[in-house]
Amino acid sequence: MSEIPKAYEPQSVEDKWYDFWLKRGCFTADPARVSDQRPAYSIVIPPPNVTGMLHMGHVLNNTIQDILARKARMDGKEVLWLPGTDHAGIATQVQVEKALKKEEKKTKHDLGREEFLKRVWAWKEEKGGIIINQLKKLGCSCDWTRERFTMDPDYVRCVQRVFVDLYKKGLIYRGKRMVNWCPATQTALSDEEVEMKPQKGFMYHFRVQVAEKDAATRKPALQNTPNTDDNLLLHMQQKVAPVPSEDAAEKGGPQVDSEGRVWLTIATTRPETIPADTAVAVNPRDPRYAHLIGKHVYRALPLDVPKEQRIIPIIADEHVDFEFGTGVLKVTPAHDKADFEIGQRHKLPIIDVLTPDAKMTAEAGADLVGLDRFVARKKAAEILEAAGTLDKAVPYENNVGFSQRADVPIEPRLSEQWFLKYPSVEQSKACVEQEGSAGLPVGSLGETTGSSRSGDRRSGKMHFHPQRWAKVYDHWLTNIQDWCISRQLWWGHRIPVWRKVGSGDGTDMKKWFGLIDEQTKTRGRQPDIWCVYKEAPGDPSKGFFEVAASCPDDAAWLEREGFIQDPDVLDTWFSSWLWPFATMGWPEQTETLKKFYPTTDLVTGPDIIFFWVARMIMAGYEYMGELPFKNVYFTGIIRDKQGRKMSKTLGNSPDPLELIAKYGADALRFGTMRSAPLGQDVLFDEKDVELGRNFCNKLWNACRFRQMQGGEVQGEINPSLLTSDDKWILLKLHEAIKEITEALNTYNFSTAVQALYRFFWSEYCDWYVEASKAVLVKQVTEGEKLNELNRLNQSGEAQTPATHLTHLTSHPFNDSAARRANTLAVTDFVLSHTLRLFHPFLPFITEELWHGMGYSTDMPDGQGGKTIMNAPWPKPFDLEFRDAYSLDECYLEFANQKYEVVTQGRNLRRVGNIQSGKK
RNA sequence: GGGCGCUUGGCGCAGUGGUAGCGCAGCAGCUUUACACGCUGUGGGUCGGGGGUUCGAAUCCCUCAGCGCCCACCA
Repeated sequence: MSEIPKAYEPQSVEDKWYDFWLKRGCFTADPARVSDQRPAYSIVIPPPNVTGMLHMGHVLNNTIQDILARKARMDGKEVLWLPGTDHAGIATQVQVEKALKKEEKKTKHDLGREEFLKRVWAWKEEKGGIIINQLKKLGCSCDWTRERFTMDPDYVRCVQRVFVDLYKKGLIYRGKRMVNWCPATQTALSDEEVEMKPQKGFMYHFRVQVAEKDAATRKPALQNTPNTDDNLLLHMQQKVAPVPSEDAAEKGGPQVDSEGRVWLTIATTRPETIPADTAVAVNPRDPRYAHLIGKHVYRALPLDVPKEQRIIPIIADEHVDFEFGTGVLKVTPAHDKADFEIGQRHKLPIIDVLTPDAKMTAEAGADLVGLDRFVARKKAAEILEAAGTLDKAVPYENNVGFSQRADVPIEPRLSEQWFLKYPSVEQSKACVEQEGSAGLPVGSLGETTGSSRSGDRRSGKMHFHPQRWAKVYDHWLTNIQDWCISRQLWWGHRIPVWRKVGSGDGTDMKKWFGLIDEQTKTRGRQPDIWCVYKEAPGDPSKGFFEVAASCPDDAAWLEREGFIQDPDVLDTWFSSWLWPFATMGWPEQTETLKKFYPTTDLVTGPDIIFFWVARMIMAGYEYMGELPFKNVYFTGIIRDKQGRKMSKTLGNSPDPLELIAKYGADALRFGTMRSAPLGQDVLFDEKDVELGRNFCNKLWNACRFRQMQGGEVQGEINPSLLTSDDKWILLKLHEAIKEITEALNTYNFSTAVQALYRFFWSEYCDWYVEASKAVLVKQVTEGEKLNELNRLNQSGEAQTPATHLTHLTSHPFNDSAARRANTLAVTDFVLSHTLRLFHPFLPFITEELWHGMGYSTDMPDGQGGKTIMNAPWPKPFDLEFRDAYSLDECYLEFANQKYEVVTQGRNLRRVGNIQSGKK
């Protein structure tokens, strides 16, 4: 290493070392090596979308995981970092559909299901490796021999087994419900996939005429209140005021025109759904309208239907807020969740006026049919206006649910879907440590040695970092709703359910149930096939058989016998929620599972706490009987420097690979970590990466300086030859080790990075290296020394910074060869420790320097390794000088006086005279 | 409507009871023999407002304001 370049050139070494690690199997985990002396450490990667590209969020997330994994290896643990990718149902299917349209001007329907799926697989084969390679460029030390994909054949079996099991337990059921429908992708979505966004629109006030002639007569309020349980319950839940405020009572109310007709004014943002209204609702305790309850109105649209056929009732429902709008609500059971429930309560008919792609149906009338919902909205308002029943349209902003994936407003839509009643909810809720609750990982001894890191065994609790997310998690679990798990897509895990029409009382019954029994017996497996008979309403003898089966063999005979498989696929998260154990060989009790489950840490973003984290915990309990991980670290969301979310459309998302090419992977890692405080959002700035590069260069040159001093690696430090400089830097190193170790054990990554930076740059480079030049570089005569001292004393420059120490050399041993060797020994000691402290953060440069410096041989602390990956994590050390020099009295000696180095301000502060010993 | 977070020099952030810090940017210098991806020096902040606890508050408590995020069926 005699002619090392002046600047660090990451491009020339990164691939070399990554190959080196791979060839040596440094990342490979072996359950057989796990023992009491070598405990297991495991982490499963949040699987990125298989066809996705690496973005800054991945960089942050995976750098943290890599730091944890590398640190655990250096701690002597058997580490499994299990990688893989997710099939990402909607995202991938949409991508392929787009490409198909662009390149061949075809839709998926032109190809058919089978052919389309072939295309998606081809797409996956082509693009699937990209993100994996990007992770390798970043230096991720995943065990690539265990890479998994959520649609691997084994994984498919897991998903189906779980489905059948939950089906058997009655937790999975099929139901006709209001779901979130995405008109763009034409599939149902779960509640979590809907994002509320404020939308500008209009509040249309329109009038409807009351059909009854005696409507003008008022009756006292309250008497007509249907005293149903539902209403009472609603009343209690919503804490509705018993009577409207005077303000509300004054306003609005029915209007009587000159001809004696009575009109109600209704406020709505969606006039296009008027043809689907099947009632008008008022609050039962609203005196303005009480006398009208039970009467009827003529629905305003469609106009081409005779008035008499548009009669709908005026009903009373507690859901109506009399303070809002006019206090009259149009009830559209087919197109609004709340209205649907009102409809159920009052047994209202349902009229659907929207097609799956959100265009108006014939039911909406000749004027609207075929129009897109937003076009129809305007048109409906125009029709009302022309008819003279539109009072006003006032600009209005309200929250509208958007499909997260397709970014279009969702439609509440009645459809038949599969739902899951979540399993193991109570256990999952109880296992996460809440803030302020008992059993915090601080022992009575006041020790914090890694206790939060390893999880608190006594309470069997899981820890969230930062802990405040536990509250969010708890709140969601408390108000948990059944999960809509079916998707009307083609790419994904097809629902393993087959159906066949049959009779429930005769031969069919015997035949199918018998056959299934036989299948179960002959194959001697757990009942992973389950059959139910569902009666047709009103006729128990007519219905259908529904079989849930997870074995591929079953699919074959079921289809031979004329059973038809459900066309839908499962929500992507229905496969990812099994990730921690499905990737380890479940349901087989593999060695991997035995040794590495539950995993130690999970690193992910808080945006998928419901999608993924909570569900994994529930699946973990249900199928492993244990929590899937002991700690969850939530990263911040990466934003640009203006605080905006990174997005493709804004074009503010830098390509990590370009940054790596420009600055090096270590620089990117370091810059990202340095700007990512605990659980706070991260404002990304390329300057941070530049800083990372500068830091690597500094490290490079510090080692280069040591190289230029020549000589072999110095193994032994002679305590009796230590100068105050030596003692000072050794103590600072000792402190830094403690601080960094503690910070990493408590997931305070930014604290660790800060400490590394401060120790290495401000303390080691700025002070120790400069001071050591006095011994290593400069040979100064006594006369020169005196002259310099006099000059300094006269000029008042006593508070002189580091570099000038070079000229002074007040050390007593500066001309001694032994002293010089000892300084080199201290330098080697500090550098070899520093490289190891840096390795989790900067894997490439530290490996390069570890070899270049010759530290691959045994180090003074008696431990080493051929790769820095196997070198032990530095421990606070104990040298003789510590008895003589406590931290309090460790100063730099300079010009016969003692100086305390205030490293953060880089100032010298004179604290005493050496000879007098006074402070 | 509920919950959470943030507010410290021009910008981005550390700092949880005891004399305001880091990085970037600025300014003035430096061909000092590891590093200009560097070195030295330097300017710049009444720590969002108000009140309280305390010998002492950026730090604890209360309150107000602004910004952001999450959850929630007000048409």
